[in-house]
Amino acid sequence: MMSTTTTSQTMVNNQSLFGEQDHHDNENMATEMGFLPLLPTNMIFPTSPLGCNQQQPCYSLLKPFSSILSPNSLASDQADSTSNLTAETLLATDAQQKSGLDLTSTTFLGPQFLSLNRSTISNPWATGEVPDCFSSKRNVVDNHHHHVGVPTIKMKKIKGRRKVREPRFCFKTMSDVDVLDDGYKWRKYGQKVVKNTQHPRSYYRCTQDNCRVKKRVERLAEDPRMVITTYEGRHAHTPSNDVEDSQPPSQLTNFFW
DNA sequence: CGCTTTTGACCAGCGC
DNA sequence: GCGCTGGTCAAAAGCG
Repeated sequence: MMSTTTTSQTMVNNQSLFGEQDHHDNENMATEMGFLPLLPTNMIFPTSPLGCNQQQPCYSLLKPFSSILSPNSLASDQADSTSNLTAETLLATDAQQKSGLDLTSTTFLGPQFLSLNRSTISNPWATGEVPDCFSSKRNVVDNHHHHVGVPTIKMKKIKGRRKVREPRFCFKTMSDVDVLDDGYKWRKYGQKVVKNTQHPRSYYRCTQDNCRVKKRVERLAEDPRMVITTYEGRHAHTPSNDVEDSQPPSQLTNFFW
């Protein structure tokens, strides 16, 4: 049925997003790239296993994340503490591989992970140059390196005319629920058993009229605790849950593009 | 009754 | 061209 609210702690691992870069550089870069956090409103991350130590504050993306969290969602989340949610690998792409970046440890490009189309800087997600996060053909190797970059971008045909690529991004979380509450309403329209995986992939579409955003959810074959979520497209509306409805739309609540 | 989920069929892209 | 695979459709079933 509907998505399930899951939350544990409030922390984002800055280093897992930005590697060795300074926090201020990260924020500046993020601002220049024009990205906002695209993660679900109720998705709050504890310290990632990737490199954020106890002494080092991990706040680079915490500010926007905490800004989009409402007290109501936090309260309900605390009541539902059955899920242990952790952010780990966020994103890696073929483009990055081709450019020679090391994606095997903690090198992740935040702006590509969370980029919006507002920047004049080239955004591979917006142009569709960033590969599909799923495609089993590459996952065997990619999973081994703890990231999920994959080449295939399927282009959609619109009534026999031009094929259009939708911007997309994916991330991996540790959660015991498949569908994380991101504030939007989704309708499941398909499920598929993907080759070399024991867990089916689920396909969801935003229920809002004229909104063509889709997402795919599957569990990692190697580690079923990990959920890989891929969002495709840009919401043309604000989140539709009760919390969001009671508040005026803002830039931060409209974080899914 | 309306909305969501399930699931088999169908279609398109890709590699050989 | 053919087979494989992922993505989508749509009818039926389920649920509140």
